[in-house]
Order: sequence, then C-alpha cells, then structure tokens
Amino acid sequence: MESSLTISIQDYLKHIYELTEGGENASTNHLSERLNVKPASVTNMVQKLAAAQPALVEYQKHQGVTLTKEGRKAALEVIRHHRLLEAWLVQTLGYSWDEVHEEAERLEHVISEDFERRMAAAMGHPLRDPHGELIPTADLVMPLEDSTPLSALRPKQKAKIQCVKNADAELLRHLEGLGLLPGAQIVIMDYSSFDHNLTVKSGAKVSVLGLNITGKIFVDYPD
Amino acid sequence: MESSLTISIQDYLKHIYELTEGGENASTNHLSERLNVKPASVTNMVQKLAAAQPALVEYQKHQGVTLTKEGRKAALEVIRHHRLLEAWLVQTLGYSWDEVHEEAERLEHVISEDFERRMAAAMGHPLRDPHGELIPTADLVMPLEDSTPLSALRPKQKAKIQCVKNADAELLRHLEGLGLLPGAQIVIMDYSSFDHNLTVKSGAKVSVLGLNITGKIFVDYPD
DNA sequence: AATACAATTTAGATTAGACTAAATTTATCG
DNA sequence: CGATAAATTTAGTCTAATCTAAATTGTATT
Repeated sequence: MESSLTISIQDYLKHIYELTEGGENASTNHLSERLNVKPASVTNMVQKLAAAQPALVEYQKHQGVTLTKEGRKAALEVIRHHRLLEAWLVQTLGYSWDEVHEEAERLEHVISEDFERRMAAAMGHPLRDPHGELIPTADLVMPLEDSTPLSALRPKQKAKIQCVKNADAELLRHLEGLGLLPGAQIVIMDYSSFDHNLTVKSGAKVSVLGLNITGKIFVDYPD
Repeated sequence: MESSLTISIQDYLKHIYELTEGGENASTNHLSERLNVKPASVTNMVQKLAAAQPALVEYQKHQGVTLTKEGRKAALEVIRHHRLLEAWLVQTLGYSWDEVHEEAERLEHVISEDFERRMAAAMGHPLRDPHGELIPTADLVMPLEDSTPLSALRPKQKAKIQCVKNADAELLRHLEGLGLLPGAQIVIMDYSSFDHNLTVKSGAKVSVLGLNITGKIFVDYPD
C-alpha cells in the first residue's frame, strides 16, 4: 500500500536551488542525500525532469543540474510557501520555531496561490520567517541578505541576531533556552566563545561555548 | 511526469463513510464516481485495502465495502480535519464558504494531529463548520444531528438555517446572496417556495423558488 | 423462469518512480 | 601519467495504482 515515498518535482527544484545557492553544486549525490533517494534514482528522475520541463532545469551528464531563471522562480515559490507557512503557524497557532519546519514541509506543496496571498496579507507581508530567513517576495525575487556570519565578529563587538540557518530542532530548542533568538543582542567575548544580552530579560549573561553553530548564526549590527 | 492522480487510503475511507452514512451503499460504482477512477480500479484497490487493512474495512464481492468501527474512526479523523480546516480558513484568512472546500480537500491529508489540536483550541473547539456541518469530536465521535430537512417544514412555520449540505460553490454563492447562511431566520410561504428574513439585514424578503435545494438545507427551530 | 441489462470483477497492459548491481566516467594522488 | 577511488550513469527489476476489454454475476421484467 502507499506510504509517501515519492518525491515531488517541487522538492527537486527546492533542493536544487538550495544546493546551488549554498555554493555546492546540485550533483546526483548531493541531491540523493537531501531527498533520501538513491543516486541512481536521482539520475533517472533528473533526466526525465529535464526532458519534460526543459524550461525549468538543465542537465548535463556528470555535471549535475542547474535551474533556469524560470526554474529558480518555481523553487522560490515553494520556499516562499514554506517560509510564510512557518511564520504563520508561529503567529496564529503558537508553534515554536523548532516545530514549524516539519509541518511547513508537508503543507508547502498543497496550498494554493490564494492561500499564499491571504497569509502574506494577514501578516502584513513579513520579510523574514521565524528563523530570520528571508522570504522571497510575491514576484518571486529573493531579497538581498545583509547579515554577517557570526564568525566574522571580533571580541567586544556587539551585534543583533538576524537569522539562524540549517539548525535542527534540538539546536533550535537549545538556542531558544539561551535566549539566542532573532533580535537578541549579543556581545563577543573572545575568539572561541561569546556571550549575549537579552534585550527583553534581565542582563544575565550566558556562555554558548562549545556549540557547533558555525555557519548557522547570522547577525546584524545592533540597533 | 507526476500530476496528482493517485487516490489516498484516507480518501477511500472518507468516501466510503460518506456514502454509507448518506444511506447509499459503498459500491464499486458509487466509489468510482466519487473518486474519479474507473470501477475496475476501485475493485482492485478495495481488494488490496481489505487485505492490507482488515481492521479498517470489510469487503465482499458484489456487496461493496463497509467500515469497521476502527475504519469509521479513521474516516472521521479525515472529516474532522476537513471541517476544522474549513472553519479555520474562514476565521483566520477570510475565506468565504464557497472557497474553503477545495483548499481543505488538499490540506486535510497533510496536517498533523498537533495541527488539528491547535486549530481546535484556537477556535474554542467549534461544533460546526462554516456550512453548519457537525465536526467530529477529538475522540472521533460524530455528534448527533438535531436539525430537520427544510422539506419537513409547513407553510407559515419559522425556522433557523442550521446547515447546508452537499452544495457546490455556485449554489453556495447564490444562497449567500440571498442571505441564506447558517443562522438565518426563514419563514415558509407555501409548499413549493419559501421566503426568509435575515436576522442581520433589513426585513427584505427574497423568494428562492426554483432552487434545487432539496435535501441540502437543514433547519432548526428559531431562537 | 428466461432473457436482457447493469454492475462488478478478472485479466492483462501501462506508467511512474523507486531499487540493485554492474558499467562507465571523472577526479585524485603518488 | 597511470592507478585507484569516487561519483555517476546504465540496464534491468519491482511495486503500486491506474487503465481497457472481456468475462462474470446479480437484478429486473415480462
């Protein structure tokens, strides 16, 4: 009987986009890992996809896949759905930031454009999702990111957390416990550790030493 | 490539339930119409389903399918999802009652139990959806309907619209234009036509003669 | 009770997306 | 620069859900 094993075209596009955007190339193996499908299956699908939808993707043997401009828009559509859903689930149903991803992952493929518009309007067209990630605009353009990786900061520098990327639920819960949410003011202590001040709570300082958050936290300069 | 052609088990259960509940028997042909799949395919699926999930459905050749107690619960789960979603889309995103069905139809299969609970709580555990249909309870029991078919009313009788069943979007829009929404007070004029008073608007009277709404509008006695 | 019609099932074909194992191509490194 | 390892593709198999056409069963009618 069925059991949700099949990957949608949307998922292929989304993951191709994310890989490419993240600097990696959208190779058979990379996609295979992301999609939990064997490499041979990816090759097969990608060949069919490129044959059936040449306007969306380009494929050359041993070179991986790339998105056309239109393919990129199709991917951004899915990402817009995902991020708006995350924001909306948090705002209207009280989801916490470590719970929303999974739910949005399933919903993103089935909501209508009308649903998307209504959500966006209801929230006043938010720019970022609950993790601080930028939401592609209604005309499917990804806004420019102006935040800096945490690792670029030097001791004594102050900053404001803008975005937490690619963090699993466990890390998100941990960070939340430390008050390290988007918007939090932090100050770097030395090269291998840092400290933060919550803007809302008392001035307590908490060390976050030892967390593997390289490449995950992005900051902006403080207000 | 893909194009959403495959019917989920949930859809089978839901439609078996609805047919059985509606007095019809869940025969191959009836299911075939509802699911937009050929009768031969229904036979095939139903045989597999009964073999794979004997706890949910019973099947006998030429006799159609019936749900077990557990199967009925599984169907009510889907219906609960659907009706809560309809209520919620109307309340939080301003959908109108003729638009929600289609959206809920897709969402009902992908939301989590957690999502269901949060929606129900956020709305204060509503008893009915925007069409006035009863929402199965959290423990998957369908509440008893206490409304009466419109056709049971006699001239001069007053009533309150409780529920509009099985109406397509066009009819719903028409009814809404006439103020015939759940909650509206109506008064019967003669055996073949009726008239209504809106509770909220002015006392304008509108004839609804000629509408094929037999078996669709259910009423309660007025407040 | 016989026949005709409708509903249902069977049988066999098709399609899509996954898999494994083997073959091939590309990349790396001594 | 050639050998080995890694990545990718090919070839062929499997399963699930659909379809069509043909066979069967059940029902209604006279």
